[in-house]
Amino acid sequence: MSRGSEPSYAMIARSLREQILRGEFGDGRQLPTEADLATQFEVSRQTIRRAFQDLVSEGLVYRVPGRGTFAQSNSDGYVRQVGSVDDLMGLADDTLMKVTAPIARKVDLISASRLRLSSDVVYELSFIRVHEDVTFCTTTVYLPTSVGKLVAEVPEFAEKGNVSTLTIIGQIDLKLSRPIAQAQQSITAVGADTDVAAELGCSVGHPVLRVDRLYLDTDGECVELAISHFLPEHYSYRISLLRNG
Amino acid sequence: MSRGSEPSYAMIARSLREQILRGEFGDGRQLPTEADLATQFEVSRQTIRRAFQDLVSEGLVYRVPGRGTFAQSNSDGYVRQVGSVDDLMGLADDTLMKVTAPIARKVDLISASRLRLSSDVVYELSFIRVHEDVTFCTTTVYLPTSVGKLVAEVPEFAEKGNVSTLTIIGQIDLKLSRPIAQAQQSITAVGADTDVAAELGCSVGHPVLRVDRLYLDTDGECVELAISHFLPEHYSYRISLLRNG
DNA sequence: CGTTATTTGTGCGTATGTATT
DNA sequence: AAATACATACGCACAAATAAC
Repeated sequence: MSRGSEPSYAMIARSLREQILRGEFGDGRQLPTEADLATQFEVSRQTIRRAFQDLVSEGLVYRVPGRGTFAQSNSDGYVRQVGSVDDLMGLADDTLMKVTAPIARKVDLISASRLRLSSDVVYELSFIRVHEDVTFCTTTVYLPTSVGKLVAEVPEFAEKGNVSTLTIIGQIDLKLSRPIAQAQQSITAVGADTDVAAELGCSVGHPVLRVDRLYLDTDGECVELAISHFLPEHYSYRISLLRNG
Repeated sequence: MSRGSEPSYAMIARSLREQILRGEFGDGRQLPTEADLATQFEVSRQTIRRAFQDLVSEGLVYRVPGRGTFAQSNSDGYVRQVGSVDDLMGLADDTLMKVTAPIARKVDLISASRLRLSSDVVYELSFIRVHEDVTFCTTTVYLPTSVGKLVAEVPEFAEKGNVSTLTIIGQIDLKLSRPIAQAQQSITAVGADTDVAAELGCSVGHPVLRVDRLYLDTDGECVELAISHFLPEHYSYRISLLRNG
């Protein structure tokens, strides 16, 4: 029935997800019942259940037999499940990036050494990430010369103010001879400095989440170092860990 | 039908999960088809699909229309090594924990609902973690009643000031009938409140890393909620992500 | 205290669509 | 082109938990 591509249950899940993240069920009020939603969306109860299964596994809602369905998100910000390199590359699906400093060749000993380069020349690029008109993240990316030249060919990254839904690492993965195989992350909390505060619209010293990511190809060569600052009011970093037998 | 308590699909998912974690589908060989499993377990194809939905959302298998179902092998090839629950349980190897509030029964609606309890009674326990004479972490742990009673039997957690190298989750794993299988983490940055600042020896408002962990057993039951605050000067959270296929 | 209505959970059957082999 | 295998969607019946009466 209907639809060019997206299944009904996925569309319904997306609709509910957006409402939940907007905080429309924030004060502990419960979501509509399966029967209500089935009537509203004109689908069967089973299709509603399928949509809820995704939301449950994403940790966005919990359900109690006999009582109803309740939103989980206390922090009414932007929440993301990250568990693999592919997840990181898909980060831009529902966010916009806006270039604040176009890609350019720089000399920076610190980032060069973190990229394990023998020279001190890197390519540097800064942008912010926006979700529903809220800037929740600033990122500065450092690239080795060989990779930087490839990225500089992408017009989206060449000029200040450009807007795109791409990810740098996704573009690199397309253009590189060896694929991205690994990412090393380090997460910590810092007070916003003047630059970060200005871009995120918070006060100087405000606690922000700092995430450093180093991407490696299959040979273990560093291809990107990304340093991001997230506004915790609008972003929390979620991971699911499984036990390895 | 049948069975005292566990639904068929959950039993089937558990059975497949164990086989996968034992590596029985490790060499890229595919799992049996829905039809085969339906015959083998004497249930409908829908029930098999329900079991697979859980395994997919756990990231244990991936499915390709027209081809089949495949294990996300963690034995050979590209490992999906997100970090693991065992990593978390080994945290105490080189650190000491010191009880600041012994385990006690409390009424707390918020943590009870996050543990998905129908009652509002939880067991609560607070401690700090010390490494080389530096306090770098405070943690408050919330447990369902059944688990709390087990943990209360451990003398190390029963009195303020007690020092130990144990982890709560390690003790729970020993005493519980079903093992810990999964943990969901949420990481964000906050300013230290007066309690946290006093325990960590930093100023109020100082940026600290807040990590919420929800531990689940093999049935998906919540067994522990731990809320920790880390001093970023002495701790950063590192993860290695590998690419899957 | 039991009864009843509501709401979610489990399980099956069926039909049809789509991707792969 | 045909067979295989997963995906979507609807329908039904009954079970179990909860809440209101």
